[in-house]
Amino acid sequence: MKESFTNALLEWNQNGNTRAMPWKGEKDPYRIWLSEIILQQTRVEQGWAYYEKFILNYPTVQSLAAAPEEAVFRLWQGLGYYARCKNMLAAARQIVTQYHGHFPNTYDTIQSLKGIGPYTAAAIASFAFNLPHAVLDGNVFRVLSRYFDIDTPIDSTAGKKQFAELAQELLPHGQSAAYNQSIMDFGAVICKPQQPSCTTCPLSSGCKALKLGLAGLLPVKTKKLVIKKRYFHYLVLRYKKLIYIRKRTENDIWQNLHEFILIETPEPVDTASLQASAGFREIFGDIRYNIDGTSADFKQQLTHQTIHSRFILMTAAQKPEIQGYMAIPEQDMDNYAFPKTITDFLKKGKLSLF
DNA sequence: AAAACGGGGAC
DNA sequence: GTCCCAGTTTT
Repeated sequence: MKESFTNALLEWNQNGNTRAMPWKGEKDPYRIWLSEIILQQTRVEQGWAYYEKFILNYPTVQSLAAAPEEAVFRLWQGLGYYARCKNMLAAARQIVTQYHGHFPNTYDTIQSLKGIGPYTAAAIASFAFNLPHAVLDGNVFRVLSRYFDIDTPIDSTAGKKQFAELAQELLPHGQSAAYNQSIMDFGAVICKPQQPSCTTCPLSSGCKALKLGLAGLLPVKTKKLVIKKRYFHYLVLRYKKLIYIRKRTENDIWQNLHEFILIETPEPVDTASLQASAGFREIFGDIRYNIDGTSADFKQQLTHQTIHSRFILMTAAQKPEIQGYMAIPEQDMDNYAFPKTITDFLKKGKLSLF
């Protein structure tokens, strides 16, 4: 059964798999690594253009390692999970200084790099060096859970162990690169999360879930998601052609991205109440300002929180000092990375101030 | 073991 | 709204 699974999969890859992507078949470990970091928890279509941009701007690990952090973040802007960007740059510098620019070529040394876990290490080890390590990503969990009818929750420790062992057993000798690519393509193109193509699936004859009518119920996940609401009030303060921003450094969303002067409240409040609040007075003290307008509500849905943001446009008569914020020329905004909700405001605010 | 971490597309 | 995507790190 295991052998027929692998054989059928490789057969489909040879004769039925037409999926094309810029990094497919790539042998340069740097490019493979770059694609894998970009694609962590990210759909191929979403990451595609970012991969092209990074290859164009940073064609080698040396060029990436030498890049200023802010420039790399600016290129990553909009892709999400920004710790990946920070870790990617750290790993590039690690490769240059510690490995003299040669990408590590064993599973363990690859995984020791920042931002590389079991999945990414297996992907690089197999694609670049054809080492015998089976990848275990969302596609693999789904395909194996269905084909072998396994209902162990994939977000449990036991599930991860069970699927990892099975995946490794299925790996054909000497063909880890082709096999890993095949199973992920198969999961993305045929054995999809919703409406899998079971009627035309080349592996349908051996699929236990299909036989039992359970394909729609697998894989099993247990964790429940709690979404909390947050209300951000961004004070877009300007003095002449200067504008006040800071880098987010707290243990929170959007770490290392920039933002305007922020007051967060647990509930929505109007501008007048905000001005009267202790948080506002603490920031502004006796600074004299004018309020030029307030934006509409910008809503951003993240995985585990809903952010409501409003932008309050302000100008100061004298140059203010705002604790923790820096005044930068407006035209330098392009050099900094901002969260999506702020780039949306800058683009669609229709306030004609920028 | 559980929580945190973005943004987007499909339904 | 819900699910989930070529997952990893922190708590």
